Amino acid sequence: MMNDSEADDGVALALAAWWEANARDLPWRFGRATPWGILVSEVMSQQTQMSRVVPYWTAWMAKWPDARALAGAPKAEVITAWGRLGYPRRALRLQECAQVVTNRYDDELPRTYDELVALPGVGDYTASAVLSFAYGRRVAVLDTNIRRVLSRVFCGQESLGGSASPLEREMAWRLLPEDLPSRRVSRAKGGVAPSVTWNQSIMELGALVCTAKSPLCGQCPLAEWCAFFRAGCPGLGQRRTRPRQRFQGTDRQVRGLVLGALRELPAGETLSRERVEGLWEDRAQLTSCVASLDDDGLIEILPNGSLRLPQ
DNA sequence: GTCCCGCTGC
DNA sequence: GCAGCAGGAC
Repeated sequence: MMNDSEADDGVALALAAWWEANARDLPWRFGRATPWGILVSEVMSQQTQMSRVVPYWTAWMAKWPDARALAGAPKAEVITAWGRLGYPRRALRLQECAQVVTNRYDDELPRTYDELVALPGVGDYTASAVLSFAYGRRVAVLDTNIRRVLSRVFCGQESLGGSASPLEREMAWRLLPEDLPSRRVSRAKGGVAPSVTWNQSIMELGALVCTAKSPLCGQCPLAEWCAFFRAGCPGLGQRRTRPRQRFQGTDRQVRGLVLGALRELPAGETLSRERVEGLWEDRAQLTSCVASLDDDGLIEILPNGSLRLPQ
């Protein structure tokens, strides 16, 4: 009979082997990106699939390789370059973040959780991910993938809705592999600390194998330890949260229409009031959405009622 | 808890 | 069609 510690070691070893063979070759992985580049990849990946992020990240980093470059870019260009990634407020937060990093930290991303999480657009997940993936620090990273995998493997149930509970955080920290003695770290594969590989592999497993609706348990390296699999996957895919708001007809759709029209315009041109009004039938909703885009700093409303991207 | 985008997979 | 996605701000 294995004790918990031996079982955990087995899980970590199986995961690391699976990672070596199956990790996607994303351009910000394997030491090819700066800490700033890694932060950009994390922000772009918030609520957005990695496969969609790759071309945007590559073009973005070619155009603005560091925080200082992004900090000085025209807002309109930043919004345009964000393209169809979605949640365009992330683009503005990222530029604000770049400005703070440039002005307050002399273009060098800070290395503590408190400083990182205080940056615009950086919350608990992104701060932890940067500490782990960019700086190799031993920190628990909790995103939707990791929460789902840990809950299934070690609790035998689907992770529940809402934000991460103290219990989940405690579990994530407890499972995190210890650092090797410093002298041996550099000899490990790629010089990557075990906790970093752990975080990356669990996340990747959640994205590729232990997916929300149809997990591929047949090819899962953790199946022999998985309490969820052993229990017959009770409540598989059970909704964690209340049904999401529909997209059709929502403010999100209308905002997307307006911003999309502005992005299509030649640089510096404005969208006339008439063309704005042609974008959506419901005048009241349209007006409200234009106002909210203005509040967010994503557009500017000119005195004659036409719109443009912020200068 | 609610609101934010756009795309992919089923 | 519709859920779900490397969340964060409010």
